[in-house]
Amino acid sequence: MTNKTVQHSDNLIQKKPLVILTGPTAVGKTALSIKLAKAINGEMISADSMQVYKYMDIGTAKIMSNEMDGIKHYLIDVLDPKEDFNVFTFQTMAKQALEEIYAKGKIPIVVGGTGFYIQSLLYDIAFENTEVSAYRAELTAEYEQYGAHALHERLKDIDPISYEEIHENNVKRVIRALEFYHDTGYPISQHNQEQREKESPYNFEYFVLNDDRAVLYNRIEQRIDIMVEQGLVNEVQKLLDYGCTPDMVSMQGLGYKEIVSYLQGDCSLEESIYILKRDTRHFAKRQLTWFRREKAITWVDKNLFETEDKMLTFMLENLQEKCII
RNA sequence: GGAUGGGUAUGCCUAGUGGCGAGGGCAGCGGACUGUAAAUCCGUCACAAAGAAACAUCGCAGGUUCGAGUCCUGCCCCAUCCA
Repeated sequence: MTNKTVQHSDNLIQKKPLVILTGPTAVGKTALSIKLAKAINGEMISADSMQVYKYMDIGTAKIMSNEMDGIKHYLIDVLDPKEDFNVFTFQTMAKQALEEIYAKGKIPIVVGGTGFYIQSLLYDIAFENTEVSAYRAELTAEYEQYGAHALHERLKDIDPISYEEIHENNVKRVIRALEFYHDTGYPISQHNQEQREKESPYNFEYFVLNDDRAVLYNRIEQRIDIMVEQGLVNEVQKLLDYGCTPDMVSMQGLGYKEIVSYLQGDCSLEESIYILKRDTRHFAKRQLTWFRREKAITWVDKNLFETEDKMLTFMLENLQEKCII
């Protein structure tokens, strides 16, 4: 038994440490992350698909520099809202940030709610064999002309597994599967299968902060009311004036697309706020679905701890057990 | 007091004008996700159930009819308008 434990630890020591702190939107990741970073001498990598963008502060509930309390944050405010952002870009930038943090002898803390991004970094998923091509535009045109069913049928021969797994209405994923085959010559289902079997190259701890659903939903709604008070509408208007258009990745963020439709006169402000609250609740729910499916996670239920300090203690103990600190 | 419109499933909105075990939407809940992921998509949503046999429900109570959410009568409630 002793033997086993030693071997196990040796193995872990070879891998570099990585701490993840995530959870549904509005649970309170940001505040906790600062305390955690101070406790373990860490630096932050944001795994957030919207906080990367400059000028998008209110709607993304972005951490402000005075709140950072001296902790270095990577991947916040680094892109122009007109630029694209996707998992692969995230992964590339995040790996770069990791190197910098390791070079300083500090511990990286990945904070943010984008589960897919976290996964891409944690398991070092391979993306580099494909590129966004003109072929995608072709497929989109084909969809517009012949419909979802016809497009889906094309998968049948080239990738029967994806044909079964991807619903024909999920046009984005059908297109991606077709595109992947077109670019690489082998089915995306095979690629996914291979990537799924990967073991993480990091000695990691994956914290998912959670709370009672009702409490969470309440906080979401309150937070949105505050965003509106703080000038969310004005922030979105400025982005439109700056030249952002609804088709851009940045403008598909929660709080942006809804307010854009108000500003374009598609609905009243009240309606857009109602929709924003609803969609944000849906989003939180989807995030939780993602985390439940993720292997090797540690749930941190806020309502199980009397104080935030006790919660932090619990987390530190976990990190010690895994020889991360 | 009078006039008009309306009350549809454990939450909200709505279709239905004689064959309804009542259609749709929202919320809620569950799930998928490997280069748009704060995106995209799916499922579920009274009870029961694959039995020609039985047991719900369309504000409440009666009536007409083989059969009523649907037609008739009375009552209750809501909204608007008139006194």
